[in-house]
Amino acid sequence: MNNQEIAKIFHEIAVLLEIEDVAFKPQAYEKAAMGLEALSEDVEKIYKRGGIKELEELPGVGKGIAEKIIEYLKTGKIKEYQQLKKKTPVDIEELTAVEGIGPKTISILYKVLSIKNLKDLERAARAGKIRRLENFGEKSEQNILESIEFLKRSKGRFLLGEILPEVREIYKKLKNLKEVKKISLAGSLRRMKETIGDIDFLVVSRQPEKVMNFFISLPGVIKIWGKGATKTSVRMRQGYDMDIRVVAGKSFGSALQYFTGSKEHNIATRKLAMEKGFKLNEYGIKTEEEVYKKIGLPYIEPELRENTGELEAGLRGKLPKIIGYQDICGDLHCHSHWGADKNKAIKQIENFVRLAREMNYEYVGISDHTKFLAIEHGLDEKQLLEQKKFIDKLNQKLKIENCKLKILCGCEANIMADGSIDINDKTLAKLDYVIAGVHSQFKMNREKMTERIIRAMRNPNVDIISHLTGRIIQQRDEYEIDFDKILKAAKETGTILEINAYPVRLDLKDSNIRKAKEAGVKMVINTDSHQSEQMRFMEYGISQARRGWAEKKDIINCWSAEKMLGMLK
DNA sequence: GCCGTTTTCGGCCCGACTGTTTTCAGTCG
Repeated sequence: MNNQEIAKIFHEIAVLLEIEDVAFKPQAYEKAAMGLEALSEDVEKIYKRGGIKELEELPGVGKGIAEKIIEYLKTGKIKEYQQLKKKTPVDIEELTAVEGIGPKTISILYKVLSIKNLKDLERAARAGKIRRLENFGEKSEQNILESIEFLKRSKGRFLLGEILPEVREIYKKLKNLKEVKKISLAGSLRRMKETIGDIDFLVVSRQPEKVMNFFISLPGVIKIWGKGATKTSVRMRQGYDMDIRVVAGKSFGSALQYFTGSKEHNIATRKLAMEKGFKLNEYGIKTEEEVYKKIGLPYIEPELRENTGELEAGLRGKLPKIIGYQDICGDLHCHSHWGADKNKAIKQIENFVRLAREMNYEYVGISDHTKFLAIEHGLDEKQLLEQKKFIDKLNQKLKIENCKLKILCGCEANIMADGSIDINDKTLAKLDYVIAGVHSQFKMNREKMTERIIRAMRNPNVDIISHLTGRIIQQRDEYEIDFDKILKAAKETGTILEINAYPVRLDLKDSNIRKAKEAGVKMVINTDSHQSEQMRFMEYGISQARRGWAEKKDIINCWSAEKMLGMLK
């Protein structure tokens, strides 16, 4: 998409202008870049429809930047960018990724030592050349080397589902300290972003020194820096960094609001505060509710704080009542592996049932792969009916035991290249519900893939489309689809879109969830569990739904079994 | 370069920390 490419250029222009010491323009380009990144529609489409006028309506885009967007669309380049780049021909993306290196440092490194990229930088640092620069020293050189090491090792961000369980253990330890009066997670982890950069803890304590000492002696800490009275940072062996901040109880609310972010949300809230005639900082307010109230806003859930319209919605009293973490009545996507080993599968189903009861679910749905996926021992028609029979019996047994849980029998069938389903309609019709998903031939062109999925939706037995875009976070891109067209077809056919809670999938992503909700398309949050403990991934699906502004009415497994089944095809 | 319920000029989020200096610029969140 053009948006991401242009956004990247604008980010770089911002850095290059800062190198040139130009005032205020860098922020303008930065803002425009962020606006473009958040945009779900291709700017080319917008330009073709509404010309420069509609481009100028985009956030952060005025006449000058609109003209640059058009220049890029027409010629594939932006002249001013190329001129700036000629003056400072360095790999900005690589160098700014190094912690502690910004525009001014890049400029000096290039002018004095001709450093253009990460390789040059590492070589110069190893040769002891950095420390001889003015305003640099041994410490700065050491920090650069360590940052490069960290970059090489961690490759950036961690999956929410991989990091949250570990962090919760640490959180518990901190909370149990008698010196800790109050504690909260902050940052992107509190906002439940799908990937997390680093971990932030916010603590109220009268003895910060003791808390800091405990923090730096946690098992797994391999590096400590910035140890002060209010803040300390550590690096963990697993490769991520953690910050802890201690504040006074009377400032907990303002600090929590501030350190939860996002940065964009904070900038916007501070601007709002200024319009009301006062300054917002991280001190002096006890609760977050009061912080928002002061600016004339209702409380905004952390998952909504991305400056994607939540402030405007709050001002107009139009914030959604997003779904809660306790609102789920069941999970419809659990694999028993019936085709691989029936006896094991029976045990597996019993485990799903046990966990579903523990999680207070009203229903749990077994949906094994079907025959096209031989590698997953997918079930054929006969096996599906056999499994259905078994589940019917198990339901009767549960009923006799006076257990309210209902087991549903579905499947996750394959959408073939032509959009047909690999199981016959007669069999599909006998199941409680049918999920269908794309599991092969991901590299189709956009039109074909869109047609393929829409044809599957038109099958009167297909109730749910699983992991619609097929992405695997940090591993595989989404396949190309026309999402708007698919939404229209989903609405027409009454097909439900899945929000897959599996940590590497989280598919639909937040912006797509929001679009689906706006289009009136219903969704279901499923874990895609391949073992019973994975049913606990539900939390990540819920957070994703919350980040997509979804409400209970949008998510069919927030509903009773009766209502939910009643709305399927 | 963008923006506007003090709107076409004059502002632009704000504070902590670092490493280098000896008073502060740069970076970060």
